[in-house]
Amino acid sequence: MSSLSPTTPQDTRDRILDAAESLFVEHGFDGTSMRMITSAANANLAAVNYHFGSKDALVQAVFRRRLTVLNEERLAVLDRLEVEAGGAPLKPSRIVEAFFGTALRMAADTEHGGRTFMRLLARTYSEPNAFVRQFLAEEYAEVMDRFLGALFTALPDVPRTEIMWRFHFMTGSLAFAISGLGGLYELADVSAVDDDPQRLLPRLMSFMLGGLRAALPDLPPPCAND
Amino acid sequence: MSSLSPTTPQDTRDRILDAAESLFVEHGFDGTSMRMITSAANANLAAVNYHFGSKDALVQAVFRRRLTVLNEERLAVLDRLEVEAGGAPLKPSRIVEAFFGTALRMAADTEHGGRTFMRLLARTYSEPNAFVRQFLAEEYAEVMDRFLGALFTALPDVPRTEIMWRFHFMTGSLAFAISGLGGLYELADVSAVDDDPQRLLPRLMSFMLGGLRAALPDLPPPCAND
DNA sequence: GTATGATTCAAACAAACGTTTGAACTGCAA
DNA sequence: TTGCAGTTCAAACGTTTGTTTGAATCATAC
Repeated sequence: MSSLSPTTPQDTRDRILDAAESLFVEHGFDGTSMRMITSAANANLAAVNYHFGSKDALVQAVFRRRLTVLNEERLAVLDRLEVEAGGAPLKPSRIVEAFFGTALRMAADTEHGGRTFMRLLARTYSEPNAFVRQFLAEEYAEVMDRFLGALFTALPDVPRTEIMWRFHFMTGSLAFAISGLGGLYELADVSAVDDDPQRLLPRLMSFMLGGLRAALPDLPPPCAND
Repeated sequence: MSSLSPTTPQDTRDRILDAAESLFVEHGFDGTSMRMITSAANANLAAVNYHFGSKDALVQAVFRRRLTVLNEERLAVLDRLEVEAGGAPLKPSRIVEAFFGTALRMAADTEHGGRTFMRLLARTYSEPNAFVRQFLAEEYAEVMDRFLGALFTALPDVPRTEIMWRFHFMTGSLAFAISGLGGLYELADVSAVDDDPQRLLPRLMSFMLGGLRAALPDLPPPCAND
């Protein structure tokens, strides 16, 4: 049987994907060299180009491996909700939970690499790299369409522009929730702060729903004169 | 008089800072080479090392130039509020406005480079680069201490852990607000969406305050058994 | 004018980058 | 055994990276 390869547990391809995923989180795409990846994966330098073709193709493969699963899961949850509702509009809290809860549950999974990947994804939302942006936009197209549409019908009295902005704000909250408190709270005795992933989702959900349901702002007229 | 230099309007040092700021937003730190910077600034390749010492030192200079101003402004606003209140606890909305409103007003300033810089800053929150993180943590230490402290006394009944998380979530919302809707809303006819910077602050404020004032979540017990 | 300190310049540096190459090695079929 | 894909390997490819150098140029003061 071939399940126990002589040198290392898994396939070279998978070891490269895992190593790249971790290193991208830590050092970014440009800050991670092929030599760092292949030596962390116990593979030869040429292995990346052999299995993936190029570094850019490897980056795409790292994302596709997990992002497809995540977004299919999100759509499946939304499908289920809509079937259960039987044509009636969904509760906004259910929609929000389907989108962001699915992501946060994946981020809480430390065993199958979900945590590492979600950190990478959160960090990549604000990545300037052109072809990564393009790739993410394509991967997200259907999901965004479905979820925004669901929110539009769930909140018919709220202007769609407002819903889109609030969805955008919620995405920012999610990204920071996944990244953790590590960044700027050094002196505030961050070690004493509860960061149990089990409790992160309820915390994030109550914040998001409070923001989503907040009274609409008084907007200044379209063309202010200063 | 020396205000009109022969070759270019401003000082070489400032031209380099401006060029670096813009290029860092677009391509990231590692994706921006010294040659890109110096040619965009109409300066010699050696100019960066002459004026700043190294590329890393240039990155720090780019941040320090504006971040010091931003955080001093934030502290000044908070000082003013506390003097006006005369010892009474501040309204949370005022504290939030002082911190995030100041940032968003700077981000709306397109003439003095505030917009470019705030985009860079928003993008850098989730930057893995080690020495940039360290630098940001030091620059933010006092501001975080003051503002979190103000919120702690303004909301004595809310657990401090909850306040810190919600402040973190708000920071994420701010970062995405500054970055704009450009990323993932391609198909949702993003061109038809109102993104007037004048109206972004009220939008963000109502979302944030809704989230900050939301009912506290039901948290699962500290040590769940699964 | 001439000396002085600050700045700019073209050119080169070693190191690291992503990628390619051709030979060596592997496991399995004939 | 021989043959043949699939995979791994050490070595080198040409570029690009950040940095350094020493001479040239500038502005200012004596």
